[in-house]
Amino acid sequence: MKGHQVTIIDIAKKLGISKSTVSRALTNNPNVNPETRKAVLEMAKTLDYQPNMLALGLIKNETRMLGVIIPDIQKPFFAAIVSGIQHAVGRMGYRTIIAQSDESPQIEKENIQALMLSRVDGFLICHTRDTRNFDQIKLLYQKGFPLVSFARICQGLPIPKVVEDDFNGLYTTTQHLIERGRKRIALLAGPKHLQASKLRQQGYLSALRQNGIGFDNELVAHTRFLADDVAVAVNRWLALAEPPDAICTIYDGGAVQVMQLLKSRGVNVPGDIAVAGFGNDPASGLVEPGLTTFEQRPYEIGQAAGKHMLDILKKRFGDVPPEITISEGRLVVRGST
Amino acid sequence: MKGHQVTIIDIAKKLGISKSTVSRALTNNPNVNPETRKAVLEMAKTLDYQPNMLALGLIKNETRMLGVIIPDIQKPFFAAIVSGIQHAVGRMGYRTIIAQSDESPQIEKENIQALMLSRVDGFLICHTRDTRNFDQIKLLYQKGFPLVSFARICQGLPIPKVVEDDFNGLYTTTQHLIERGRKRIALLAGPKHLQASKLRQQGYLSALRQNGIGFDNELVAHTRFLADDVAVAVNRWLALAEPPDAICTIYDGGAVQVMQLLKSRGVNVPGDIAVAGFGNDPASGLVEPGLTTFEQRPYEIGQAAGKHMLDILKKRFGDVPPEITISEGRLVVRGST
DNA sequence: GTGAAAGCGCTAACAG
DNA sequence: CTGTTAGCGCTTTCAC
Repeated sequence: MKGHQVTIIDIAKKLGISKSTVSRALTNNPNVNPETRKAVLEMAKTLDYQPNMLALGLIKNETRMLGVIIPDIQKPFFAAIVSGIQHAVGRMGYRTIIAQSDESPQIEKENIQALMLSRVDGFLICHTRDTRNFDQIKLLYQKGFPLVSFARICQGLPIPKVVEDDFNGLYTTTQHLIERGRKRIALLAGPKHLQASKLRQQGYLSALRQNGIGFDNELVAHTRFLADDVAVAVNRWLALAEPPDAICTIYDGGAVQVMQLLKSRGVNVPGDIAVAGFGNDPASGLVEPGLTTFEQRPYEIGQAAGKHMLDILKKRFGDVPPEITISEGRLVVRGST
Repeated sequence: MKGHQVTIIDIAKKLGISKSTVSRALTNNPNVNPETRKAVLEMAKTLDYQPNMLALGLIKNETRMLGVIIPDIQKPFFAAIVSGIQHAVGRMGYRTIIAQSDESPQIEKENIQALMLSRVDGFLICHTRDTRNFDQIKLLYQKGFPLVSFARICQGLPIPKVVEDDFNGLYTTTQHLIERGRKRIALLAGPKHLQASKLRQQGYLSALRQNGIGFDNELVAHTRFLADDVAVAVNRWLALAEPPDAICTIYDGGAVQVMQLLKSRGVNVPGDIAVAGFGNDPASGLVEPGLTTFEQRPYEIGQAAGKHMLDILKKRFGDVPPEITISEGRLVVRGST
């Protein structure tokens, strides 16, 4: 059982002084006799005094805790982001409470609610793939909570955002495939309403257009990032009269699955069909052939998000421009193309 | 800016009653007029009242926050454990504060210190690979903090522990290699002082002994789980007059590196040398040939740890047997053997 | 320099 | 059933 915790009153009693003086000594208040301070500090050490952050938080109305809302910590992408956030805000003494939504908008909502009650000092949020209703985060905004949105961002709110290099990523990758002589390039996209998916698709379309390649609606498939969706898409494409000679995807996980499916069908990669991904997940370097992919640096995304949060926290009463930070990437060419 | 937060006093004033009554109404205390309660609840909703957990925590001396100390959230193993913990304790309304030590005993110590100040209700701890001094966690124990140790456990403290199937894992794997006709089986181990590494090595030795295979000290290499250590070990083994015909490792990451090194040297896997891992990390299914490995279920380890924590938290004044839970595993045979 | 008192938001006796 | 009082641990006026 957690026994009685040492308080400033204990120190005060032992020293025969008032708790105010102890408080002053402990908080480096100048109005305190050096001798007294010395005695207090010593006694604090002797008694192993630990300040009670709850009491402090109650007074200052802050917890030095930040809420981090993510879909799934087991995805390397989010794990790296979390790591970046922690390292960025940890320097300033902020702790992070991680809450996973498991891609459920409902759980996301509950998590935000719960962390709001816990009085976190701010939120760093990445929405689920299915979040369409942003009332919850708008409520946070109205209440004045410091907010940063990343990866799957909430538009229309004047808050800092950090996103991946969506448009450029697919533009560059598609361009690369075209340079490799591919003519019928399929796209494995994400949910239609997701901004990141939209932008990546635009990058893909833009590259096609610039190279005078006609757009074939048959060659675009929307997924919810689920394995089943990928299988359906690949089957459909392979059954086409004129199947694709390349498949680019907006996420590495999908690309890896595509490669496995093609392999099991006896389709040669990249001989028959080239495959490209997005993200440079750890998996992309392990599969064979290695996956050509547009590298993202999720750790840096996390750091950028963390820094934005610190900015807001610092100048609480100042203006923080709701700038959107795009984390640059680069094409990593491997055997799959 | 976060404006004035609504308190029970605001509700009380609006309704012209005392704050005690409001408190009672809100906490489902039976001693309150149903009509009054209704009015309070309505007003609370109207004003969008949010209870202040800090004030509550101050009184009850609890935060419903748990500290989770891990080396690195970017390792799939730890990410899965964290996920398991969160899902287990989340049901009971506990939140988790994740702190990464980055494998630094010093940072581990600081993290524990910081979370202690934040008054978390308990700790779930996995030490760094280099932690040898357990004073910090012993101090926590003395102070009466609910404690659960997992994966890299702290021995000698009567607290619940959850570990992987260390001995069996390497015993089974080694046995499997012997059945495949391998005679000179090398072992890529971890730091000598790590209990998990010791047990796995014992499993390896036990299998050799039972099959009448002599132990060759040359064939055992200790690493700090670093890539450089692995390279040194592999080089040494390949330079041997009689090189190994199999390499088993106590962690998948090492096995994957071994495979890559062997491949780059033109050594055939499993033709010349078979390779086996431990953990069944996502990577083990992606490399080629697929890595034979002893599956662990880190998510379940996390769940078990979380449940132990809830047990302690529940019967704070009762006895919680410091049982050690071994999360069972099984051999997953793939192409590498 | 130091002590007494008020108060952060809330619950929990204690009186009615 | 409800209001008053005290107090969780601490900081911060306000006196002296």
